Amino acid sequence: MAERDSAAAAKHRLTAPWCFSCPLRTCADFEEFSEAELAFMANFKVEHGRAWAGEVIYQQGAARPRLFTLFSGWAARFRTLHSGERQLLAFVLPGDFVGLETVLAQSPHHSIEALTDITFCGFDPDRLNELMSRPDMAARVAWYQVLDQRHVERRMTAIGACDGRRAMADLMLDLYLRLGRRALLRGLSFSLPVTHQQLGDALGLTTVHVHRTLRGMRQEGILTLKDRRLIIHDLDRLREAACITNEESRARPLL
Amino acid sequence: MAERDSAAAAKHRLTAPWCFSCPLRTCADFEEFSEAELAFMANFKVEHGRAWAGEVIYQQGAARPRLFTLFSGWAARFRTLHSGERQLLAFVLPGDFVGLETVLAQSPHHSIEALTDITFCGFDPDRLNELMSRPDMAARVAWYQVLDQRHVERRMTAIGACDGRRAMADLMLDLYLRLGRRALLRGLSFSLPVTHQQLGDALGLTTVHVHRTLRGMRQEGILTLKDRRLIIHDLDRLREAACITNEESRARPLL
DNA sequence: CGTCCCCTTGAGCAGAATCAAGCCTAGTGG
DNA sequence: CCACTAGGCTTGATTCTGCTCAAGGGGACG
Repeated sequence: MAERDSAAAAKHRLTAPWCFSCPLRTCADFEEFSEAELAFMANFKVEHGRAWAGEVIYQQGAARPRLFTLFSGWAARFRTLHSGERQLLAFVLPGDFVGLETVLAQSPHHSIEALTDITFCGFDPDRLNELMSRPDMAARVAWYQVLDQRHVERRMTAIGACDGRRAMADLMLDLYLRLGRRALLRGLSFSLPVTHQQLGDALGLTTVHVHRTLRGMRQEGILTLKDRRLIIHDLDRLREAACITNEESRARPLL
Repeated sequence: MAERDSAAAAKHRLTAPWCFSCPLRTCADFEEFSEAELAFMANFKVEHGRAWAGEVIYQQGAARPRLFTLFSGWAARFRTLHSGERQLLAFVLPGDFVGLETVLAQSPHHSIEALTDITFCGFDPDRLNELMSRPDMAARVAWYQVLDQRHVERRMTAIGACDGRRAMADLMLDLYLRLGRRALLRGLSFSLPVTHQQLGDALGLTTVHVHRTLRGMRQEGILTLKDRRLIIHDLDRLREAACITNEESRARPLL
């Protein structure tokens, strides 16, 4: 129930080898790993990096490959159009694995930016083929990719087939469920370190409309977003307002 | 330049083993396969199936796994909400590989429907692990997944960050480029066997607005959609109107 | 020949964008 | 310690994109 904080992150950085003791592994959301698999991942890991809020980890079109699992904090994956518009593709939460595209393609089609100060487990991009040579790990990567794709398709459906209110409700419910599976909730409330601008970029709305939508839901007694923290007052009504309610069943891999 | 037609499909069905002679492999778009890889895929294949326009190949939430590469015709991948709205996630074109999710997850998060009569190479879902045990094939699957995800994210960006006109232009350009890489164009024109309703579901617009958007672009001399066929009059202006212009560089795998 | 589906068009309406301005808070520098 | 600034939130007024409702036309098929 307690939120992961910088103290936990600091503790983690002093423990070696990290992968074995990674506190994220204790979350029910993640698949079990065998000793051998853990040993492999520990060896695959090359850094425990950190970045500050606002920092761009890698950029759409840039060359340098980068492969990591977010350990603490929030990040965002987004695309920028030449005309200046920006579409936020996904919020990256602790436990999310990012950057496969940067290794397999010459250059990624999206950028990643830290929304808060973050720490992450960096892997060696040059050794990805070793990872993919192990059938067990290749299967995990494939499953992870399927989950990731599902998630993007869920968000796309919310944007394309629903109005702003429903899309907003769906995003909030989505975040609530994802954070819950990672034990990052405090009851019905969680830290949402995101500006209205960024929410708008995620939903295809303007900041003005994001505000009005949130105000509407607050007045209806569904939820409140205040001081970078979301409080859900009525989970049932939120579920009702969202366009998608069913969730994942199988655990996801933690790489 | 010539379009693939039912005659080619019929001829293909009589040739054995199919995979070696698959006419799709001649397209520049697809990665080279070694003899050994081809032999493996030929063995992996279990049927050369067909379905009629309107048929649902598999359904969101259904259990039966299904793994195939579309050989001829068009299909669509979509999600349906309980409230009835439908979001078209992608148009499936010849050469596209579909159904990994149906094998890895208990049930898929989307449905697939044939938009025209189609034929496809069906693979044995129970033997997917054999495929993933081969590092070469696992890498191809991962690369394919990355491309697929990119594609969905491109469409999502068009829907979320652009107005109807730009989203429409982007979709048409996208189809033009994808079909071109598979040699399914006739100059600046191609078969687009899709209703306004389906275009609307893909773009998050109503049929009425799809029509007005297309009429606008016709009057501007950019393109004409008539009798299930799209004719591009001015590719440069279409590119200008679309939100994304850069394309894939590396070849995609054909499974 | 009727029916169904799809395309087409018009009129009116609503959700969301734009424009513009005021407020609050945190951070900066004098 | 206070003045100044900048970024983000809040609100109102106005405009416009895209939706809803409604109706007519054309082609395919039984």
